[in-house]
Amino acid sequence: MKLIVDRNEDVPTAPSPYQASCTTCRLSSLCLPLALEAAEVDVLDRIVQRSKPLQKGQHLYRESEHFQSVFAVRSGTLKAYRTTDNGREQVTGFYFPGEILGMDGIGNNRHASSAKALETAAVCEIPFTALETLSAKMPHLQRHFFQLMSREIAEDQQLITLLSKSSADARVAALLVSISTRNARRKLSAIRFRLSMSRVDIGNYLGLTVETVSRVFSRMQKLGVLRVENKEIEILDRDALVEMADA
Amino acid sequence: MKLIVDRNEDVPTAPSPYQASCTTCRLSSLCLPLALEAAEVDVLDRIVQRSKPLQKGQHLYRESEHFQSVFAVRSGTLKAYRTTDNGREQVTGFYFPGEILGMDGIGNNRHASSAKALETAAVCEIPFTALETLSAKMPHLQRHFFQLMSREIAEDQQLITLLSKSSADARVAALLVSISTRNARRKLSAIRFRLSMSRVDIGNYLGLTVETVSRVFSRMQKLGVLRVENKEIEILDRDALVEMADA
DNA sequence: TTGCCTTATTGACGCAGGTCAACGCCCACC
DNA sequence: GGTGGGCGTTGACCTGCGTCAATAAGGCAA
Repeated sequence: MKLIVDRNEDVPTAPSPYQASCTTCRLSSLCLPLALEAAEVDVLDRIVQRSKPLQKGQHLYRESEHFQSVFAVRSGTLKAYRTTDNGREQVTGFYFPGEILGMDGIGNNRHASSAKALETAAVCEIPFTALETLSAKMPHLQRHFFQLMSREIAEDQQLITLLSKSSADARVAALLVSISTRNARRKLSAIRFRLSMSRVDIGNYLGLTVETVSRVFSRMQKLGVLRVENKEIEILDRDALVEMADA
Repeated sequence: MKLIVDRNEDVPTAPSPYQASCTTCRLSSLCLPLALEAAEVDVLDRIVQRSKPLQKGQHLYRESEHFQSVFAVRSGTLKAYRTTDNGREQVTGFYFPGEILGMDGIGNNRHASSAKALETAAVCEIPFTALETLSAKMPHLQRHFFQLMSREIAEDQQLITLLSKSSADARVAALLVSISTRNARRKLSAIRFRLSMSRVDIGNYLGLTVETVSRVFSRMQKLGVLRVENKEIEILDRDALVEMADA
């Protein structure tokens, strides 16, 4: 079910040992190349850097580090989080293949959050100044990147809405529906998947304690909405879940 | 204390009856022109549209309307809010003079939220396609707009962090500190100001009920941190307030 | 396999903040 | 300048989720 990362470091002709190009990437329809012509993708391809996969727990970047690049997830999952003044950790997002992270660092040239791999994960690095230069030349790319940032804003607002009033049940339901939808975009099962994040991370993201998350899972299982087996989730009644998500 | 809007509609030589230009605007150091050369500001100026002020309660745009422009606040305050599937309203932000709103609509060409004036407010309209065209030609402008969007993301994440765990006291304190800081940027008093939004709006924004907001104000007053008189706020102990904000 | 450590589940209990209700105070509009 | 309606405050009570604690279940190393 998980994407396989090409680890063959000895291919001599490839521009990078880890992935041939954006052109052949099966995620190109979700990722930055989305709105580009074939020729444009080639140009973009030349600025993208692919490096060796991150191991579980490894950081892609850390809060307040100098910002240089945004990143596209190629495989695996990452979480973004910030540390509050009083030392608490707050998960601000989970990033799946085809999604872009790091855009919160553009604002003042420092990363506003840290990003850590939740499992082995491969990413493409897109140096931002190169992206800017290219954007000025390629209106499609500029527009697309504006759109990506805008959507990040809209999604954050959705999370704000969720955190502001919704019950624990609604929060968990909304997260599951979101993961399910994003899986579908990648042609993966929308009803059966493995949660790459821990209960702690889920709770932290949703503003709940681990115990509450656990109880919600149990309750939903009892109601026949979910089947939960450790990290494996099966959605038995998606309509009910969607219903719960905005309750 | 509030900025005065020029309502003289009979000035014949001005390009718009409401404001001469970005060049003479006293907010230009906070707003879009921030990073631009004088000549560039003139070019920007030509795409900016100024129209008659909004009355209190009037909408600037509504959720899911076709997106065409972003807006800069010239005077007054606006609130942005979205309506959830179950009909609840969620305030996602307050916008003061010099701040840009509407960027959440770029993502899919529809406004992701509604914007309403909390008091008489004047705005500059910046048609987005024109801004895109200009951005491609003016690297400073492109960069600045990327930065503005990125900061919006980072601020939303800060709100997420606040809503996720903080106590009622911390939330209210954080909002007051934020308003105070933004006032200072505009060279207004950081310790004495009038809240343009109602307690309901504050509560909604912070994920609290009106009653709780009211109680927090009373408590802070009793502690000597604030002086509250209806909408007038005086911060008596800013350090204590900052302290409370991340507790 | 065994043992250790991290992660998850479940129960009992307490509390911050929500809910409901009553009341007072602006202020806008006759 | 009186009056009505919205907005804000305060009190009493209730509840959903956090806290604390005990136990179970994986996962990984040796």
